Order: sequence, then C-alpha cells, then structure tokens
Amino acid sequence: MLRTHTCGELRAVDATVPVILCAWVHRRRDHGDLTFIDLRDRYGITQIVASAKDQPEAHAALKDVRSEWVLRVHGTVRERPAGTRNDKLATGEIEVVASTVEILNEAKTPPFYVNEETPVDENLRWKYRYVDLRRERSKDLMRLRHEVTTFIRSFFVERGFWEIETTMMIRSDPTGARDFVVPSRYYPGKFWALPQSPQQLKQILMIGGIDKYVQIARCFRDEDPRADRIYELTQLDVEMSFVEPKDVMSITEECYTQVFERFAQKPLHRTPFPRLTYDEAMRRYGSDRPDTRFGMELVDLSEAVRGTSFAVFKDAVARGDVVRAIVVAGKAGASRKDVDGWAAVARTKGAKGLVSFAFAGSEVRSPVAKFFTAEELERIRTSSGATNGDLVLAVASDDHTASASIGTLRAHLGEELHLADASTHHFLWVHPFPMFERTPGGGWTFSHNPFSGPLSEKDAALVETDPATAYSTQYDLVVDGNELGGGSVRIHSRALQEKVFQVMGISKEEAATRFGALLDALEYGAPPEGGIATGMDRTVMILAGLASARETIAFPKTQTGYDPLLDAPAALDPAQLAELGLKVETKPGPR
RNA sequence: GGUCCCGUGGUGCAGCGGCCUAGCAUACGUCCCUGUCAAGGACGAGAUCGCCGGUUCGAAUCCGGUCGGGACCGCCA
Repeated sequence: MLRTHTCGELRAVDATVPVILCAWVHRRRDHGDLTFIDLRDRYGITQIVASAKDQPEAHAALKDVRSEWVLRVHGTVRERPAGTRNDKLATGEIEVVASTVEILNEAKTPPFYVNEETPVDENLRWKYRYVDLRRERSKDLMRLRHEVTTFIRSFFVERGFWEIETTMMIRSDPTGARDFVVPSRYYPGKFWALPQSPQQLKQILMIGGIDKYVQIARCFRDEDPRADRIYELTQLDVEMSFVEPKDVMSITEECYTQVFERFAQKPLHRTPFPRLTYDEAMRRYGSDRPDTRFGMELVDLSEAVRGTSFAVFKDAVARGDVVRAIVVAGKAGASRKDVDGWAAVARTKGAKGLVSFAFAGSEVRSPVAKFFTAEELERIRTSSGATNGDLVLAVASDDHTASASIGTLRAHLGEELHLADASTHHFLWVHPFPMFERTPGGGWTFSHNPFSGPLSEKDAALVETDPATAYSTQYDLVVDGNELGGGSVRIHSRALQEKVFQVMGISKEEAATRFGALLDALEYGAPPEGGIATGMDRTVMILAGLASARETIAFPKTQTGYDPLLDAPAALDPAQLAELGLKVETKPGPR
C-alpha cells in the first residue's frame, strides 16, 4: 500500500505516529513560511502542515501544489496546539506534520467546485462525473445507495432468499415499455432485447423450485426520461413460492420499515402501513399512489348539484357522470389567474373545465354563480364540507376522469401550497386492483402486469364473464405520493393465463409466440407464487430527499438520454454494421 | 410529438432597449504573510452575453429560428 492511513481516521491517540497519507488537495492555506493543506479522500479530511523553518523540503514542495492535485505525504501525527483544534473535522484534534511531499499527479483547475456545495449544470456534472463524485454530496449519495443496497440484499439473504442473476439479453416483447434492443451478429436480422424487468424469468425460477429469489436487478425501458424515471433503472426484485399476497406484503413491509428506520432522515408516520383498495384510493384521492401527507380528500357533489340549472353539472349527473371536487382551505381569495392555472392542470387529465366556488363571508363568488340559487350554493358548501374562506374546485365528468383530474389537481396543489406533512414518511399499500383497464380503443389491457392472478375463485370466473369487475392480487407500495413498486401473486395455470391474454385480445397462437417459455413452463408443475419489485433509484431518492433520481446513480444521462461523459450513444463504423447485417437509413443527428 | 423555464468570464448569479468600455461573489495567476481551517491582504488576467437571422439610429436586453440543459404532458405492462 502506498499509504498507512486514510484521511478520516487519525485522532489524538495517534500522536507521534509516523504516517503516510495519499489523497487529494481539498484546500491550501498558505501563510508564507507556514502552509496548511486539507487533504481529502473518501474517508475524510486531514490537515497537513509544514513550516519553512522545521520542514523546509515539504514546505517548498507545497508551494506549487494546487487544488485537486494528488499527493503522497509522509509525516508524523501531532496533537494540535491548544486553541487551534477544529471541532468541525472528525480529525480536528490532530494534524500531520509533513516531512516529505510526493506529487503523485497534478490536476487542471476543476470545471466546478469540489469543495463547495454550489449547484452545477447537470451536463457539466455528468461530463466531469469523476470530479463531481469527489464532492461530499455525491459521495454521500453513493455511500447511501451502497449501504441501502447491501442492507436489503442481506435482509433477504438472511431469510433464505437466493440471489440469482437473470440474463440481460432476452426476447423482445413489445407490451408495456419500448425495449432497448441489441442486434445479433450470429443471427443476422435478429435482435436481443434488454429486459424491462426480469418478470418472466423470476416466475420461471419459481417453477424451477428455487423457492425464494432476490435480485438487485438492472432494467431497461426506452421511454422518455423524467426526474424520477431513467433509462436504466435498478429494481429490488423478489419472488417467493407458495405465498398469498399478505406474505409478500408483510416481508416487503418489514424490509422497508427497517430500511427507512435505518437510513431515512425522518421517521415513518405509521406502522404497520395503512392499506387502501384501488377503488378507495381513487375515490378519496383520485390517484392510485395517493400522497397521504395531507388531507384535502375528494368530495362528491353529484347529488348536491343534481337539480341545479347549471347545464354542465345537471346534464353530467343526468347521464350518469359525476361531479367531484376538492376544498382548498382558506383560498377563497385566489385570483382568476390562479384558478385558470389550476384548471389547466385538471385539463391535462381530461377534465373539460374547472368550476370554482369561493365562500367568502356571506358572498359566494363563482363564474357560474348565476345558475345556482342561494340554497343550492349552500348545499354545495355543506356537502363539500367547505367553511368560510374556502375555495371549492369542481369537475364534471365520467367517474374515472373526474377522479383522475381532481386527483392530479390535488397533488399539484399539495406541492404548490406546501400542504404535505414534511416531518414524516407516509407509506401505504394499495390492494387489490382491478385486473383490467380499458384501452383507448375500447378493449382491455392488464392494469399492471399480465401475469397477476385473480384475487379469488370468483374473480377468476369473472375474467371470462365480466372482466371489468374482476380483481387481481396486485399490490402497490406507495410512499409520500410516489409509487415505490408493486407485485402480485401470479397466475400459475396455463389455461387461466391464456384466458387473460384472450381478454386482452392476444390469441393463443400469439401468446405462444411471445410468452412461449413461460406458458410451457406453467404446464410442468408451476407452484402458486408471487413477488414484488421496487425501484431502488426511487428508494434512494426518497431516503435522501431528492427531487431527481439521476443523482442516485453513478453515471447519469441527461433528460434526452445523452451520456455527456462517454458521448453516447454514438454511430457505429461501417464494418461493425456490416458484421451485424445492419443498414442505417436515418442520418445520425447533430451529435 | 407537445407545453413551460433557463443559457452572460472557469463556476454560481445580477443586468432585461442607449447610462454596459457588461456588475457581484468565488475560482484562477503573481506578490506579502508562522497557526490557519470558506485563512487574510495587495495587485492582475479572464466574457464580443449559446448559435443564426430579424426589428431598431442603437440589442446581453425585443422578435423568429436553432442547439443545449431542466420541469411537465403524451408515453412509462
């Protein structure tokens, strides 16, 4: 080893010990004939000192040294003179008196500060990620992620789970997200796909008798990235044989309770985690991942407005649609501009408009006030639970659109008005879910996962007779309004799996082509089994209180999926293309 | 595919029709300094305001386009 100690470990008891430290120059303080260097590595910062009088050789060497140079310092640990200790440093009671200073490497002036917490343009941060990773914030996030991952892995391993690596090159299946694909050289014209998740593989592992599987698995989804959605995500992937939903939920809950108690910056609001059905979540919060850190639950005004002369509401109720609303406490004074902005939010989820009622003293201000009698307005007030000074925002639409648009508005207002309890983390389960949801074309698609089993025998029967009313074993784990993950107990009969595909308009033949391996496996003794997958990037992001998942990974890409560090993606040279049997028709873009 | 915000010395910001010969902080360079720890002091260098075009007597500032970054909608089983 080039060093005897790290920069984080020396204390007063080490005084007089000869040491060799190797690390980066964090800061230099030059007092002329006395020079201090803060030497920094992953472990901490240690002050190096050299004086012209007593350590002339080291002192001379330090004259030229600059920030981020890499040094090897030979010296002796000394307790700092009285009055010069630094309580802010773990090593603040000592300093290393340098005898010789070797320069292992010089460094250009860094493109941004390593020793300060200023925000930096992400393009620059990712391009110089090796500099960025030296920053305390980035380093702490890498450590947090490492510790959380290690903890979770041990948690499952201690409970009898085997970590098994599944293949990264699989068959493309264009359901769900777009696949990232890899051309095959040996089979020209054919392609591998990178897995969106190891879903089918882990089910096949259960059929193989592995019994309990865990993997911190990389998954790839070629959809436009967002702050909390990246191309390459890492998920905690778990599967167990001979289980019911409560078994998977219970071990997941135990794991996440421990993870958050150990690593979060604030306590859990409540354990055990509350449970909402999908229907209740939609009815009360207008979301299948409700943020329960604040109230403002949805209210139904359909009955209250049934007899009014306001056609939008009256006609909606008459045709079986609903009027849903939220009460924004104390916002009766909101401006027209505010309300217009909120209406735009509601419209993004399909609302045709947004009607406001401001209850200010004896007066009710609303753009549509003239269509309502005083009694009707009072009925709206009482059935919404609004009190003086409150603002009621209402949408008329079909049940799902009304809930979803008001729910989105609720989430938006929660952010805008800082309504959420910031002192605790609110976990909850959403379970069960409907098995199917409507496609825009009027058909059916799976609500989460085509392999999710029906909740009961009754639901299994409904798959054929009335898919709309069939419930699945699906459970989602939600924290602070974020979907952390989800899973289900799987279908373990080929016949039922094929029936489910059929409802979704996938024929037996098509299913056999796309999901052949799994369907065949189901005929060779498939156990009842289930599992869950949760997002590790999101987990770390929430633990660290970040708004973006990009910082939680070592080598992030930009929002357009560009990697500034490696300058990727990049064109292939013609020889590579030829070998793969590929011809590129689109000219590469500006990059 | 779409909407919105941003782009000014290395970095982070200010300036938003003429007072800009572009300001501040910090970093950077040279010098002074033996107890600092965001060291201090003195001096200095560094940007034609992302790019292209337009409006104007005059553009960092207004308009259009384009490129790049970010937030969001669509999309994300």
